[in-house]
Amino acid sequence: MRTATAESRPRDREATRRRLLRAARELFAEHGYEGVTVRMIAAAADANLALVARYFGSKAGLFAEVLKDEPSVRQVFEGDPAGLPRRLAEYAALRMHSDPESPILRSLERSAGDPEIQAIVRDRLRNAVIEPLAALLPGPDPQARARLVTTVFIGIGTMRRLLGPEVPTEADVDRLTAVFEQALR
Amino acid sequence: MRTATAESRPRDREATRRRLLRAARELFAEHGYEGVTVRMIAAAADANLALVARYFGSKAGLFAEVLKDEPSVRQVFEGDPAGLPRRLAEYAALRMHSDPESPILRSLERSAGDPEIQAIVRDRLRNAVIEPLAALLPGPDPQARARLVTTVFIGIGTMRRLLGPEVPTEADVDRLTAVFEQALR
DNA sequence: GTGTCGAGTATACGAATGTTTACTAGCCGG
DNA sequence: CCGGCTAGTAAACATTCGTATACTCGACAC
Repeated sequence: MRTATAESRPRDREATRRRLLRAARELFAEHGYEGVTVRMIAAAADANLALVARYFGSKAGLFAEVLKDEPSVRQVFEGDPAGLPRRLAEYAALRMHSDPESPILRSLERSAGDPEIQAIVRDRLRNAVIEPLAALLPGPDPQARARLVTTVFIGIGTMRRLLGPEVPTEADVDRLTAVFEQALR
Repeated sequence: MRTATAESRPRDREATRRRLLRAARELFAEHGYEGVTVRMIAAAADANLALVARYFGSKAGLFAEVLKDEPSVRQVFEGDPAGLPRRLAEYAALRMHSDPESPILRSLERSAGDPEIQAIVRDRLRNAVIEPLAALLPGPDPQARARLVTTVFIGIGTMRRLLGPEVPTEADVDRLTAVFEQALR
């Protein structure tokens, strides 16, 4: 007895690889690296657990691949620099609420036990978030200010995970906007 | 051959309990709940690993006990309310740098896999940090502003863990002060 | 048709974890 | 001095994890 969805699926290496990648992205975003097992990923992708090792070398390899594919937060950075704090606040509020796209950041905040994973996460955080953001900022010490903004982002994710999602109010967004303005100044 | 420190130590239930508690506090603060094993705690306390279960029921029970004993961050809240942002910033900067006292927060940001642990952490965060802080704040919506401040704190810890400790400059502290002022307004 | 290559599978392995259990030995009251 | 309570110990247990391995079976070339 095979699972219903697995019945007579054409054998397609690339498609299976994509299913694993997709399942891994969602699970890592939800539970963090250590909160996910390769068995969970394989089950969600309706694939055999050995294929993770075959296609990605290891669980860590799959994780790195997920982060590589993840579109950066760059879209938030694009556009009118003056509106950046507001966009950051709205993005963060959305993130606080539901985080439908579940991007890189949510995965970052919880993954750190293994030093190898920590290195992967650190590089990705630097290259995909802090550096692009710092490049946008005029004035002195853009790195430090970019780190500060990222700090708030990370904190929001962790708070959301701890306290549960809360519907952000208009006042929340306004407050966050002010904080980001202050952080970017 | 026993370990050097264990040689001929008087059998003292309370003292051993305290050693375990102390070792657990330091390790949990450093590595988070899931990054610490019962064997690590027992080794650091120079005690037998079975005593954790005997004295605290379980690893989770020990963790809860650690959080219960942990002095709250309340001292930062005491004193002149006008100076609160600055004190928060200095405390956070210290935390960013070395965190010598390693209080509750550092343990919070990483511990969440098990729902039981998550509940323990959530309650403690609410009762020992957010509520006392909110009680200090005049004006509307003190809860939301207290959460925002806590968010920055949590984020700082995670960033520190990911990017490594960095020596905070005067400008960093000034910037943080401004951010906290904004968040508390 | 049939042989071969590779996608997919089932199972096992070794390590690590929290917890339990049966045991040992030190101290204290009598 | 000695008997019993108990702190402390050693070993094992059951699970779970990531990974490795030996296998099956379907599709395409010839």
